[in-house]
Order: sequence, then structure tokens, then C-alpha cells
Amino acid sequence: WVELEEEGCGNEEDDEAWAMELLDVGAAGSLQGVHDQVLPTQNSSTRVIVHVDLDCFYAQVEMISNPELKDKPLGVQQKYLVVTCNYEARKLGVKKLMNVRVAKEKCPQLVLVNGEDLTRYREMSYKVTELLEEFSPVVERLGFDENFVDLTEMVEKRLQQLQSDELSAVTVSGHVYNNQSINLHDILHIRLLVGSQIAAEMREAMYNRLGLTGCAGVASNKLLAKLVSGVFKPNQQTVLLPESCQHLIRSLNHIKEIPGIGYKTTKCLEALGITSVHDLQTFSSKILEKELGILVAQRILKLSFGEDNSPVIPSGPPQSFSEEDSFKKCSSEVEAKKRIEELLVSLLNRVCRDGRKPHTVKLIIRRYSSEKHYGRESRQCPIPSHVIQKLGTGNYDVMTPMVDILMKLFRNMVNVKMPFHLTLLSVCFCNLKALNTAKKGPMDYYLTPSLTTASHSGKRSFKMKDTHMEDF
DNA sequence: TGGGGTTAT
DNA sequence: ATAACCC
Repeated sequence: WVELEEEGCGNEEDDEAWAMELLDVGAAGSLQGVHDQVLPTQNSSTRVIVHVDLDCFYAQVEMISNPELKDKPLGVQQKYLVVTCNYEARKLGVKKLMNVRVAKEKCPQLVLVNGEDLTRYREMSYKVTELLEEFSPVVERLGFDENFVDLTEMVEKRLQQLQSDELSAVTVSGHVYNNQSINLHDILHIRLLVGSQIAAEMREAMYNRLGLTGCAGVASNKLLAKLVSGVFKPNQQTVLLPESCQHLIRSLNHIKEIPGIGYKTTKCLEALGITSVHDLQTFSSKILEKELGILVAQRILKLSFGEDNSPVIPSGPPQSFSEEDSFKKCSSEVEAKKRIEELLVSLLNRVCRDGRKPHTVKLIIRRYSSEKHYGRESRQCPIPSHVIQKLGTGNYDVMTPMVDILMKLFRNMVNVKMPFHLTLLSVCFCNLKALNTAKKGPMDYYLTPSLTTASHSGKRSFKMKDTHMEDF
């Protein structure tokens, strides 16, 4: 996909068509075969995508840890919020992101467990992704509890195993959206049904091997798969056949329910008088492009019709590790340092277990302010190579230099001679590299991604330079 | 609102 | 470095 970004011809539609072709060639066989024969595969643009969505994930993990919680209304608490809860609790009126006090009023029997430490959730989350990767390596994570899998190839292979008289015996697994009739003479139907069978196998494997239940949605793209996965809710699955696509997308009550249309875009659209999916579908594309920019406008307009050509991008290992803590008030440098040290201890453990080395560290703060939605500030800098070397070696005095760096970043953001009031601190390790690519030598210049790519593409160049310690 | 993540500008 | 998006 990186290559597509850098070598596309610049025209949106052409890039898309070309991208689809190239993906199909890759999907059809070996990537190394790309140069021998570049022939477009049959069925070049109809995919089978599954969206897998775990039921109240954190609560499930807690119930597995402590089975006594299983038949009780359970909420997972972070600070003063119930961030998620099991279905027992939902029946009694507890909602996601509900204030703890309100939740207790609604449901005095509610059992609360603290979920501020994400370690066990993160570990279980990756076990799910890895299980799904056994089916097909093309798995994209969305948060800790959702995954997309591109089943196109698997479905093709299963169909090739079938005799022609077996095609008419293919059955659906789970629900069919809108109770639509299946047409076994329609190859698109057949492919989606096979997708639904694979989805059922995935859910079975998740339950048998990890003890987790969840929903799945099968459709021809990510948007539709995601929307349809939520139609029958706990622990069920639904397949969307093409004829019911418009029914699904128009069943949404508000444009903000379309994934990809977030807070800002919603506000902007509402200002234009657009609230329903139908409003958006029929709105002038020219005006939309002027208000939101051509890229966003064209993308969300397509989304409103249920069209989404974005590929399932394998997530692979994480791009960053971060730990954050929020609080009512932090107003001294000494306290900030203590909090940063705590975050750092957990982070160093995580980075050590990962094996790769972060080459950049970032400090993020949130200042107390009357009302500023999204008030985070950050400073980042490269991690000195001698510190990187010590990072996974069990040498725990990587703490001292890292704290020094972070406190410099801190003082660069916060004038400690003036009163301040912070409500959040976060430390992030990013720019992860497999091994010590920082070896000296004449070749190093050509092997450093930031320099190589920046020099002939422009796409990956750093527009902002990291703060360097020498600047202080 | 929490404690995470991603990509684009 | 920030802003948008996702959970």
C-alpha cells in the first residue's frame, strides 16, 4: 500500500482502480510473481470482508479472570467512569461511559472492577488478532476489540474445492440482513454465504480457545461489514447481501453513526442542515467539497451510499506504545516527575517485551482549562542511541537518562516558574525499529528510511523536526 | 468522559 | 506538533 501511495498517478479514480488491480494480483498469488504476469484477476472488485466485534470486551476479560463475576452486573471503571459493562448490567440500565455515581444510583448492586491498567485487555486483544490471522493474514485492528479480515481469497479457495453440484447446497451461517432471500444462482450471494461460514468458524475458535464471545458482520466492504455486525447484538452474526445495502445505510438515524464521520465533520454537516443519511446522499457535492475539502467530501459522500473501497490493511505489530494517567490536579514539577516515572516503568517493560526499539519519545500533557475540547500539547525528541542500546538489555538504569529527557521536554512545554495546572500526563514511545539500524558506516545514509524516502518521494519526509536536546 | 490507538496535514 | 478519526 505504501507503494501505491507513492507511485499512484495522482488522479483519485485512476489510483483506486489501479490499487484494486494491484491488490488483486497480490491476493491471487505470490507477491514475487507480480513482475512475471500482471493480469487482472476475475472478480476484480468484489471482496468478502468480515468485521469481528467482541461483546463488552473489558467486562468479558474480567469475568474470565474472576468467574464469580459472571452472573452479576459488572462494570469496568476508569477514574469516575464506567467505561463498559456486561449485559447483566445493561439490562439494569447501566450504559457505556456512564458516571459511576449515576450508574450506582441506577443499579446499586453493580459490581465495579478497576480497568485503568490495560495490560490484560491488550494481551487478550492481540490473542484475538493472532487467532484471526490464522484464517487469513490480512487482519486490521480497530481499537482493542474489533478486527477486519479480508476473506476474499479464502472464499475463492473454498469455492474451488466445491463441485458444481455442491454450489446449490451452500448455506448461510447466522442471520441474513433484512431477511433477504438468498439466490444460490448468484455468485455474489454464494461468496458471502461462504464468508458467513468462515465468520462462524472464527467465532467458534474465539470461544473454544479464548473463551470470548462476539459479533461478526460479513459484507463486500469494511463500512458495510462493520455496520451489519451490530445488527444482532450479543454473540450473533449477520451477512449483508448486496440488494439490501441501501436499506442498511438508510436504517441509520443520523450521519454521525457512519464510521468515518466524526465529531468535527458532524458539526460541520449539521451547520449545512445535513442530519440524515439521505440528506447527505442528495447534497450538492460541490458545496460539500468547498466546506470540507475535496478529499473528505468525496470520501464521506461515498460512505453515505455504502461505498468504501479502503483496503483491509494488516495492522502488524503496534506503531507506538503509550501510557497515560489523568487526575484532578498536578501543579508541581516534583509531582509531575513522579507521575512520569510511573508511566515510564510500565512503558519500559512493554517495550522490553516487544523486542523492537523505539527511536522517539514523546510527552503529552493536558492543561486544566475552562472549556477547551481537545487541549493536548506534546513535545517529542529522538532517543539518544546509547540509551536505545540499553533499552531491552535488562539494564534498568535506562530510567535515569529517560527521565532526564522527559523532564526537559516537560520544561519545554510548561513554564515551571509560573503556576500551572495539569490534568493529564502521557508518555509515548514511537518510531519503532526492528533492530539497531543505527550502525555506523557509509551505507547508513541510504538505509535510513526518513532520508531515503524523503529524498525522492516527499510523502514520508518529516515536515516538523523533533526537538533536539541541544536546543535547550 | 478514559486509556488507549491510527493516519493526514 | 497538531488535528482528525477509531475503539
